[in-house]
Amino acid sequence: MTDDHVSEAEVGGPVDFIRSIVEADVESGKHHGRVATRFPPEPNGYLHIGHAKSICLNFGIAGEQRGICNLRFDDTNPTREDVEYVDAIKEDVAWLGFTWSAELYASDYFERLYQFAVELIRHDKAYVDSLNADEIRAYRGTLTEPGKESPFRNRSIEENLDLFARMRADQFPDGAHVLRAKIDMASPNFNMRDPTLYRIRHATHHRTGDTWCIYPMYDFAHPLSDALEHITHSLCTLEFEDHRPLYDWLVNAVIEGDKPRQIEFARLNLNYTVMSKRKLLQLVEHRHVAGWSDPRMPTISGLRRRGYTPEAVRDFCARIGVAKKENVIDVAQLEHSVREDLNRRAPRVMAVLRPLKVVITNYPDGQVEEVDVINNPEDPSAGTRKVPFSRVLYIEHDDFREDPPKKFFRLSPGKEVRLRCAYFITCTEVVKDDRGQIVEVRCS
RNA sequence: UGGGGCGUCGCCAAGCGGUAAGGCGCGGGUCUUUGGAUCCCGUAUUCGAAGGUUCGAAUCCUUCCGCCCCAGCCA
Repeated sequence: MTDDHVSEAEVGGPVDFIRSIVEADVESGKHHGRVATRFPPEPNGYLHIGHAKSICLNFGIAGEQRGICNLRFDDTNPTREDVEYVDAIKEDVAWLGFTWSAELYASDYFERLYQFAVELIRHDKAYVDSLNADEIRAYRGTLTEPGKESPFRNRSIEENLDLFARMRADQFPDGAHVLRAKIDMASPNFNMRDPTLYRIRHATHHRTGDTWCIYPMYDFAHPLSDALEHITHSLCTLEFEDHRPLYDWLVNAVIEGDKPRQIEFARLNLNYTVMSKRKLLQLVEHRHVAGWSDPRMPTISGLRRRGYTPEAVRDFCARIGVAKKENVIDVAQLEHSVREDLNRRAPRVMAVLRPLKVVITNYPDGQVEEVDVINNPEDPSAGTRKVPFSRVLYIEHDDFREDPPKKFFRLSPGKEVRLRCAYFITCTEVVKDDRGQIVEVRCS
């Protein structure tokens, strides 16, 4: 961790409810006025436009308050994660224009998290359960019925300590035991019905290799990682709202002093756009696309390949706002942001898709003069370029109509029009082939 | 049907007791230097519904309706 303030690109936008909370905390002196956020992706896929919203929010708020924002990989499930993804994620966050205060990994905390778990056991707040997955599910109860306590729930602290140590020491196969928090099997909130904290998973982790065969669950690792990093505001999406009581329970159980606060916001949904990582992974694995960066993908790297700019993506995120209401933003909103940005900075060129020959009858044959054409009318500093003008030119077929409807301001018989950056021309004659197709237009 | 959330214009979104911001989209207009550009104008007598409190409510109270999330040893 460092104390470097995040120096990130501008995000702007209106003050949302999260900003209000953070500002109030800073004013009241909570956390001594410090603000620390984090963007915590699991490296199990590429970042998409939905993540951009979270990135802009986390880095944006930290930047506004001269706080810090860490990039933390939530790499607690080795079976789905890979370094390819961490590299891609770093590249995308950097491309968006943000500089993280520290690059961290939940796996960096495995030893300390293990010690926290031991502490919970010592305080009789966690126990090793030897029920299998199906049994645990059956014991958990239903929406309307409370769960039942596991027969292993009241093992002695000593036995739990021993079992947990042996879980770590690779003395059991996957699934033989799990470590569970001892909370309340009758809680109306499922997350409080003795949630699993650790599971045995004999898998090679992309960073810790085979050092561990037990891995912490998100619910255990996340709040404590936040606390270890002295995060002040832990922003996450709505589906974790039910997890907040557990988040607080864990933090209160083992952390002293300032505690992080979880605040939820609605994730981004875009119409006509697949945003589920699972489905995007399917598209990649089944070769329906050329990879995560395929320009048809809604990933950050896909948008990049399509020509989106970081500024456009940030502008989009600033415009859509942050609230708790489920939303489906119109892609037109995203498109508006790129169009506006590109319109301001993209150099123009001319191309003719369906050429129609134009002959300037009163222009000398063989003469060529070069006219200066503006590269970008929105940006004078973009300069000009030379474009040749001669007796024979080609225009877009659609720009000529022999029988124009009213309000047609392009070329038609007898009409005068100005060629961009060049001369005014008047159509004097239409030349057709045997089939009556217009093949040439003669002008003066 | 247990718990947690959310309902303001087609899509987002301000508003937090004093009489409905803004953006996107859409419609119209302007412009003989690409326009699907720019610029201008328009677009909720009403805030899920019904009651109530109040001089006054989108904002407070009550009831109802609708939508989302939760029963992974995923995050």
